[in-house]
Amino acid sequence: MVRITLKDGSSKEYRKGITVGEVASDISKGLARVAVAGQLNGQTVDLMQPIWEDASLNILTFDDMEGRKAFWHTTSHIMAQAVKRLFPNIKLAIGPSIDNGFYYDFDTERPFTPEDLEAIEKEMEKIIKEDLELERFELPRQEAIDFVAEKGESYKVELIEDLPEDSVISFYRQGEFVDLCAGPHVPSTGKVKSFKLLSLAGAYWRGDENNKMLQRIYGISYPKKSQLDEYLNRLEEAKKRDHRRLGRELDLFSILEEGPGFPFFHPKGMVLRNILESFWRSEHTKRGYEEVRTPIILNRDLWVRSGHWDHYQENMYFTNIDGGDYAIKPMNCPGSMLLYKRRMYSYRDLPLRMGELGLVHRHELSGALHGLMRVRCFTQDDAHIFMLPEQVKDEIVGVIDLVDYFYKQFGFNYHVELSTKPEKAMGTDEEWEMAIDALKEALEEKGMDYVINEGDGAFYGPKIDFHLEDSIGRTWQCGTIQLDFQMPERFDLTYIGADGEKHRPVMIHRVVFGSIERFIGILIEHYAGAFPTWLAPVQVRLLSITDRSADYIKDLARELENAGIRVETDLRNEKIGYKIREARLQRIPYMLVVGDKEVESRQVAVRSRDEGDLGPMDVKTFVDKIQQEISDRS
RNA sequence: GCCAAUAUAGCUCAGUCGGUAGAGCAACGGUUUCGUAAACCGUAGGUCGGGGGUUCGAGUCCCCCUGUUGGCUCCA
Repeated sequence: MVRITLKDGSSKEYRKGITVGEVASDISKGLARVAVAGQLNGQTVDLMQPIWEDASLNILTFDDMEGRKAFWHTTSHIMAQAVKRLFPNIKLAIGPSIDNGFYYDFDTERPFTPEDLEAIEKEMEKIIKEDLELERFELPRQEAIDFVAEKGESYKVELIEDLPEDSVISFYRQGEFVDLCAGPHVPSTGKVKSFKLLSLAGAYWRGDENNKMLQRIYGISYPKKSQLDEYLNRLEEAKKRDHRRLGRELDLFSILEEGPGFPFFHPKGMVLRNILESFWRSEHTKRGYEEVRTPIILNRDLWVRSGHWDHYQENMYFTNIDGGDYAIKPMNCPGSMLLYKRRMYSYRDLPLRMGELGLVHRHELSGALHGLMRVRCFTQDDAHIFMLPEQVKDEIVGVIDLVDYFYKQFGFNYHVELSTKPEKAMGTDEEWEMAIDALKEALEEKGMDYVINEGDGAFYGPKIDFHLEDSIGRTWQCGTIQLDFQMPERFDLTYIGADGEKHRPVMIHRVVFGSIERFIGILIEHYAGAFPTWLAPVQVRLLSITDRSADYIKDLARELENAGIRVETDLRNEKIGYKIREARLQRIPYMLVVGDKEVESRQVAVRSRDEGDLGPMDVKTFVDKIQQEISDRS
C-alpha cells in the first residue's frame, strides 16, 4: 500500500501502482472529470502516472496554470498529428504551451495558407473525436536518437543530442503519432473540447536569425466551448482599446507613411503629453532633480568615447556636417557627461540629480515597429545621478520609491527584473559583480520580488527594469535603473573629496516613464481612452439644446476656461442625444447640458461619463467638484 | 531585416468569371430648434499604396518597391 497526502492535509492508503487519475476518481467523480494532470511531490505528472511510494498529491485542473499548460501542450500535439496526417513530409521542430495557448514549429517546403489552417482544424476535430489515449514511454539515449532519425525528424535528433547525458528521454504516443516530449499531457485527445488556430508566423529555429525560418502555428484551446468564446471575445474587446485605433478616434496622434516609426502628436495628444511632462517636472523638482537639455546631434568622437560607436552602432543614425561625422543621439548619457564636466564638483555637491526629457532616435527593425509602443524616435524621461560610492544604495532606493509613486498614480501593476552582464559589454567581471550586488541590495532593502534576467543588461552596466502590465496582459518595459561604473571612467569624471584629492563619482541612468510615447500608448489602452479627468485632453463639453442657449454657453465656456478647465462647446443644430453620443465616443469626462431651463436658473445639467446624469447644479458647485477631482488626480 | 497576410473615399468596408468604382458614417448645402447614445432631404468626394508586366481591356492576374498587421529577432 502507499499513503497519499492531499492538498488539504488529509491522507489515505491506496494499492501500490494506483494512478493519479484513479486517486482523483476516488476523491470525487466531479474532480476526475475536470482533472487534467497531477502534482506528485511537487512535480507535475500525467494522470496516467502510477504511484509506487508514499507521496503528496495535488490534482490539477484547467484552472491551475500547470494544468492549463498540460492541456495546451496536448493540443499542440494534436495539431502536429493533424499536420503530419495531411502533410507527411513536413518535419517537426518544437511545440510548447505558452502563457496564452500553444504553438508548434514546422519545417515545410511550402508555407501554410489560411486554407491549410482550416484543413488542419478539421483534421484536429477528427483526432479529438477519435479520443486517442496518450501513452508515455521512455527510451535510452541512442535508441531514442535512432527512433526519431528513422522517422526523418532531424530537429528531434538535434534536441535529444543537446539533452544532458543523464536526462530521461520520454515520448508520448497518441494513435499513430509519436512525439519526443517531457510531458505532462492529458490522458486522451477527447479531453480537448474546443480549440482554435489563431495565427501563422515565421520563427527562426531556436530563435536564432542565422538559422532556418520555420512555420509556426499558434492556437488556443479550452475544455468548454463557452470558455473559448469568452477568450475570443476578450481578444475583440482588447482590439477596441488598441491605442492605435483610439489614437485615431480620439485624435491624439498618428504615424504616417512619410515617417515609419516617427509619430506625429495632434493637439489633443500634446495636451496629454504636456500634462505628463509637467507632472514629471514637479515630482522631480520636489525630489531634488535639476533639468537640462542636450543636443540631438553630436560628433563622432563623443560616441567613440562613450563606447556607443563600438557597442551600439547598428541602432544609430548618422549624418555628416561640413565633412565631419556626426551621430543622432540614441541615448542622452554622453551629453550629460559633458555637462557634468563643465565645472568642478565637491563631495558636498553630490548626489547630483540631472534630469532630461531627451528625444532619442534608434534604428529599429521595420518589422518591430508597433504604434507608439515601438517607435524609432522617442522621448526618454531620463536622469543621470552622480554620487559618492556610499550614496549608491540610498539613491537607488529613492528611484525605486519614485517609480512606485508614479505607477501607483495610474493604477498600474508591474514587476521587476534584474538584468546582468551581456555578451557585448564594457568592464571587468568584478566591476559588474559589484554593480549587480548594489542593485540587489537596494531591491532587498525594499523587500521587492524580482526575477533575474541573465545577460540582458546595458553594455555599460546592469539594470533593474520595471515592467508594466497592459490591458491584454502583455508587459512593457518602462522604468529602468542602470548602474554605470564605465561612463565616469571613460569621461574621466571627478569630484574633490574631503581629503582634497580627485575621486571618481558613481553614476546611475534611470527613467520612470521610460519613453513618454510608449507610456502614452500604455495609458490609452489601460484606460481604454477614458482618461481620468486630470489627464483628459478635453475635460468638459458644453452642449446646447437649442440656439437660444448659445450665448449663455459661450459665457460659461469662458468662465470654466478661466478656472483652468479644458472646455469644448457643441452649439451645432443637432439633437441632444446625438451630441451626447459623440461626446461619449470622445470619452469626455463631463457633459454639461444647457437648455432654456439652465439659462433661466443660471445652472448646468451635469452628465458624467462614469456616473450618468447627475442633474442640475450651480456652476460654482460644478467647478469646485471638477477642480477637486483634478487636483486629487482621481 | 526574416516569414506570412494585407493596402479601394477622411473612417469602416462591398466590388462575382478581367469589361472601366459602390454603401454606411463623417464632410458640405438645405429643412428641422428638438431635454440625455445616431432627425430628414440633397451635394460633393477615388491616378483603387507606388512602379512595371500580361491582355483588345486590370481594382481584379504576374513581378518589384513602400507602408501596415501578426509573429521571429531586438528593445524604452
